[in-house]
Amino acid sequence: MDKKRKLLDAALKLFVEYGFHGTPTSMIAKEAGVANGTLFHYFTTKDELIIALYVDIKTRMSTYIFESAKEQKTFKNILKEQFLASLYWAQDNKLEFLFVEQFKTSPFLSLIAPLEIEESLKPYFDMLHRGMKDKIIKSHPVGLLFTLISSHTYGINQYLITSNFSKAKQHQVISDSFEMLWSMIT
Amino acid sequence: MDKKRKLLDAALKLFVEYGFHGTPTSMIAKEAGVANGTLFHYFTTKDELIIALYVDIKTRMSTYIFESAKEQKTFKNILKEQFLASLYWAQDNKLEFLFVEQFKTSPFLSLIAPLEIEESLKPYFDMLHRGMKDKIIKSHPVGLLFTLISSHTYGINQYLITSNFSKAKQHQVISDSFEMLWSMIT
DNA sequence: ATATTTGCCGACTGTTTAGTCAGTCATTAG
DNA sequence: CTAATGACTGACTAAACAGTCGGCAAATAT
Repeated sequence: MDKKRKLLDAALKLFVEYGFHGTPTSMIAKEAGVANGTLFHYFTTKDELIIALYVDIKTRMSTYIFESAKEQKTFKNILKEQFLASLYWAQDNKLEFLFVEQFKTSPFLSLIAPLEIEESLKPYFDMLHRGMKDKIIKSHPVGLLFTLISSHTYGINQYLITSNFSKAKQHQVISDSFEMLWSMIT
Repeated sequence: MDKKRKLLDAALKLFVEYGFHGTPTSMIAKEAGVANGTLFHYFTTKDELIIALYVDIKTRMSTYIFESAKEQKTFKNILKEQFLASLYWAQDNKLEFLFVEQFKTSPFLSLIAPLEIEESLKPYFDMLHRGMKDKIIKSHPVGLLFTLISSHTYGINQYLITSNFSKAKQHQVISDSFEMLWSMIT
């Protein structure tokens, strides 16, 4: 139906399999079932398509995480819910997770304005600040704390993706790993 | 002098800046100060150069880490020394660190035999097994523990690289973060 | 002295690629 | 009914690319 959506979906799938430069625009158009020129009708360059895809995924993920955690009240519950939501989202959207990881370590990251990145991190930083002011978590630079939580989450995701557990076992791992994370920062 | 070495160094620098496919072989040869054909004299394909570079870096890093930790006796000290060595090595070899991260999230990773990967991980797994049998660290799947330690290390590296601290402050962060890691797994 | 090997060169080529563009067709507006 | 619009097409092109190859100069072997 929506050809722009089809192009983004096709690009996602192919980028994860072959890498950004390993995927010709012609292949993306073919996979999406549209003409070659249509891709350039929606995205003026290949780079713009890559950026658009990244922004699209990031937006969908953030929305999901904040929606999931919004009814939580205590600091621990908010953090836990966000942590769980990140992991469940990534498990249900493996391609998106793998794409974002590839993007973040690629030179394309520099095409995203630092201000935009900072803006998207702000809610998380604010939350950590509150937890620290209320003496719930140890006093550390928030940048450090955030990095540690992110990479912890990333690690669990990587582990779950390569392990292919049952839903129950998956939940067990996620739950355990949150407690490990919690004991690390409190 | 050694043109093969010069090619590997040039490739490393350019890959980190422009990505694998964003770097033409001609640019690598030029940066290395050798002729175009010389690159293909040493590496039959571009892919082979990428793999060779990855293996070269991994070897150098592992050697350094194990050399650093070999005189330690207790489990905690071995782990700590390996953790510190990983971080110091990455800080002194930022390009190498960034390259490996890019490689690991790229489709090139699949060109490395799973057996080879398993082999290189074995020493770490064995060590964690010992720590668990001696009841020093919590009982968890070793794969999970290893992933968590790796991503913790990766996170700190990322933090240090973007922060640009003084040597003293750097040491402080590294030391603190080891204690956080330790409190997480014990 | 001659032959052989080795490390290296750089012009060259067939293929692939991102991006263009002239034009089609269905829908909407006058 | 006619005109205008805009999404969409796919053949096309100029540039860039990985990899080839015939040959050179210096070292080594005979």
